[in-house]
Order: sequence, then C-alpha cells, then structure tokens
Amino acid sequence: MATFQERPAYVQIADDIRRQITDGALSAGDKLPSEQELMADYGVSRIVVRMAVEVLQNEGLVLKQQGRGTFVREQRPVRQRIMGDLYGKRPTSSPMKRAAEAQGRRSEWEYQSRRTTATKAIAERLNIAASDPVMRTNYRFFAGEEAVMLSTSYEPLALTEGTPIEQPEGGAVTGVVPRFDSIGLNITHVTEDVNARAPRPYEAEALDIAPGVPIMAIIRTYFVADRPVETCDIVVASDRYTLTYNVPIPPAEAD
Amino acid sequence: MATFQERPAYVQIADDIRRQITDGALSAGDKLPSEQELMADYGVSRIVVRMAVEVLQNEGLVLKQQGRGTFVREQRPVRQRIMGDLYGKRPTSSPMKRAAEAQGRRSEWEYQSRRTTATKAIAERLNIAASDPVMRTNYRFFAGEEAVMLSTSYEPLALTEGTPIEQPEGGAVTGVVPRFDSIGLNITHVTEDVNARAPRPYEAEALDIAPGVPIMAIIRTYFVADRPVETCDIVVASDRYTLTYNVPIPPAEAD
DNA sequence: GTGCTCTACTTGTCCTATCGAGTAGACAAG
DNA sequence: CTTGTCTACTCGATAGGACAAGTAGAGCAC
Repeated sequence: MATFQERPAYVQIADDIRRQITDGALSAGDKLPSEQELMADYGVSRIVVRMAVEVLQNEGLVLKQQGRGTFVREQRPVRQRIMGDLYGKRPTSSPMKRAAEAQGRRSEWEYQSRRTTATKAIAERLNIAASDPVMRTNYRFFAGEEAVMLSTSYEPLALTEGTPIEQPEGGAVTGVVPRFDSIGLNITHVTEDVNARAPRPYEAEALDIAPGVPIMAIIRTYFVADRPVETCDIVVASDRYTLTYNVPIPPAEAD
Repeated sequence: MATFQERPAYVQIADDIRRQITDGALSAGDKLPSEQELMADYGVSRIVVRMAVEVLQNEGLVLKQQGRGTFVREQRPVRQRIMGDLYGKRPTSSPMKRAAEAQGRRSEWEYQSRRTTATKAIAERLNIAASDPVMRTNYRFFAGEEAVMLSTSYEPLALTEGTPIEQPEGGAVTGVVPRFDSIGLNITHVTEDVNARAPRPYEAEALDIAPGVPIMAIIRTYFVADRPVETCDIVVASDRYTLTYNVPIPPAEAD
C-alpha cells in the first residue's frame, strides 16, 4: 500500500524560498514577500507561511522584523580570532588585543574580577581541589559599540596570591602569557575545546545575537608543562567570528 | 502612561520550563508534561504551549517526539576531534583514524572521488586558477552505525596527477600527510577555520541531526611552506563532537 | 523646512477548531 | 507465550479569525 507521504506544505514552501535564496533570485538584504502575499502565492493559510518563514529564520537565512518585513540575511563572519599563529614569537599582549590591532580596530573591554572558590567543574579543569580559592574575572569585549565576545576566566590564587598579577587587569602587564612570565611561570601551551550551541537568553541579549545564529563556546586552558594555570569560558557569535587555528606538523623523526 | 509591557505568555512559560531544566527539577531524559497538561497548568491555549516548547527545542534543551511526548535532551558531546596534539610525532595515518582508535572504536568511512575543476572559492583556497583540474573526494565517516562527519576534500591535480596518490583513497598509504610525504611534498602546517551554523537540510538528514543542534563547519587546508596542497570542508554535529586544539607557545626569543 | 498625526502595511500574539499520524499499553486470538 | 488489533494519548499540520504593536510614508500644521 505504501501511501506516498506528501511532505508538509510549510516545508515545501520553505524549500522553495530557500532555493530562491541559494540560487540568487533573492540576495542579501532583499525583502521577502509579505505574509499576505505568500498566502496568496501559495494558496495556504497564514500559519503555514509563518511556519515556513520560521524554518528559514532558524536556519539563519532570513530575519523577520515586526512592522518592516522579512529580509534575507547577509552571510559575513568578518572578524577572525587567530590561535597558534604567532610565527614563532612569544606573545607580549593578549590575543584579543592582537586580533583587533591586526584589523585596525581599537580593542576595548569591560571586566570585573572577584575572589571566589572553584566549582567542581572548574577545579577539575585547573587540577585543584573543589572550593580552593580562585580569581574569577568576567569580561565583555567590544568592537566599536557592539559587544562581540563574552569570557569568564579562572586563575588559582595558590599561584598568584600576593604577586603583582593577582588582579588580572589593571596591572602593568596585560595578557595571560606575559603576566605569568612576570612571576616566573612560563606558559608552554594552551588547549582550546570548541563547541557550538544555541545561545542562552542572556547571551543572546548581551551579544545582540539574531534568531537562528548559534554561538561558539570555547574552553581555553593555559598550561605550564602539564600544570594548568588559567582556564577560561569564551562565547562568540558565529555570524561575526571565525576561529582560525594554525597547527604545525612536526618533521619526521630520524630513526 | 508607559504601559508596562508584559512579556508574551509563551516566553514566560519557556522561561519557567527552562529554569526547571537548569535547576535540575527536570533532568536529562525526563518527559515534560503533555501539551494538554501544560495548557491546564498555565491556563493558555495549545498554540501558546506549542510556541513555548518550540523555543526550548530551538535552544537544544528538549526534543519533541510525535506520539511519545517531549523530553529533556542529554548534553553530552562524547567524541573528541583532536588537532595539534601529535606530541612531536609526524602522523602516519589520518586524523580520523587516530581519534577513533584512541577511543577504541573502529573507524569506517565511505568515499567517492571525482576529477573536476576548481570553483572560484576552491581555487582561491588552493592558490590556483579557477577551473584548474582538481580531485574532489566526498567522505562520510561513521562511528558504528551513525554517520558523524561529512567532508569534501580538494587536491590540485597539478601536484598529484600521474603519481600513486592521485586517488586519495584505495592506495597503500592513507592520510594526507603520509600520502604527500610519499611523493616528496612534506607538509609543514595545517590551518583550520571554524564556524558554526544551523545545518542545511541535507546535512541534517545525512548526519541525523536533531532540531536545535547547530553544526560546526571547518575549512581545513594543508600547506607545504606557503603552498596549499589540500583543502577540505568538514561538517560535524555539535552535540556529538568537541574540537580540541593544542597550541604550543614558543619560548621567548633571546635578544 | 520641521514636526506632528494619521494611516496603511507588516509581523507578533493568541484564540478555537479539525484532522492526521506515531506510540504504547491493554487485551483478545492463536 | 506470541501475535495482532484496538484504543487512548501524544505531537503534527492546517484553517480562519481577532487584536496588538512596530514601521514608514503621506500629508497637514506651524
């Protein structure tokens, strides 16, 4: 019997509009027909066209604006965040500052540091005991007016307490590597665990993230040999940032 | 007058359920109340509870299943894809194979190679002329039964034509680095540009991606000094993979 | 010209309703 | 005990309607 299962109308309409976007019949900035027009064009009720357009918005292809209409989104992750691209040079400032300066932008950020104790998850990442004291710093990075990156860093106070770098910001030296260099802890490598997910509501608000745009969540940890000295949760909007990693391939060993 | 703008009912209901999930009142695998129950609980119509639950599904927090109910999703990116963690050893097989073997899984993949010409975008990445001949290979990688990664690689035929590695797969040597080693091109480094976005419909189907789960799109390019020799588009589901990068920090230069 | 209001158009929110389709458990038939 | 069927419950798709709220342009008052 195998009744041919017809695909839902809203899916077919979404497919049709998506094809127009990928084919270029509709390009970035163009206005889609209004809901009334789409209802007439496809001969369906309003809920169907709303579901179709919502599919496209969740795919990040269009942006609905109340009172104005629905518009094809621009696809443009303009900024780059570069890791492992130091060309053999040890950094003398923070990665954020370097990336901004490389693109001729002023870098600006807000921060708030606070003494606290490690949660279980943070303790595990720093290889310390849960409830050991840490310095937690919340950052908001800006490019011009808009916030582009959120970050929360954790440093074990066992390492920094009483040193000039106990406070991550406001001292003479900026950047994790130079700061730890200044107290004789020479960072050897950094790991980044990258994942993507939909933004939490407060992240969407803080970073002004459009519907349908996921965020990239980075867990970064600095090491001195095998000992973690700083770990950090970073959140960036995927429509504004591309993460770039440059990984050297070591030469073959001589046997 | 400043009429206090009450937030929409469906947003408030979504907030309430989200809070129950983050607080642990509802944990992974738990079933949410049915739409009928939620209608009664909150005193709203069905469309409102459906909109509320849809918000949560788009955030990746719950999964709706027709005929069964709505369930809190598990948050568990189990697999890791590790780059730059070679501990000084030049790889002798593909990264995919190494990651699978490190976790005790068999690695399996399908592929299809085809001679074609470079598109403008690919030509730019390989630093060749548009419409120069390239070998394109589509991959689907599996872990057990499920597909976990899609990949499309491009190699300039100007480099490989007539050599034993003209076909990326099926030869004696596997993995990009060993293959190019075998024809005397010693890869020096690899760059990866990472971005996140909602899956395209065919990607969602091929990788069996649940609603609300974004993908990570990686552009990987292998270089011999400054010359690109292979470039590749990789797509992985963000609920199954974490990308891990290990970046060495070079020692300070002696002045 | 400047500023205001009015209006038409757009999407947002929410309602009642109906039928379809997938699931799972109860239960009867074998 | 196994198998098939029936049924209650679940979410999916769609119709048609109402009013709210944001936008932009026309046109009027100054």
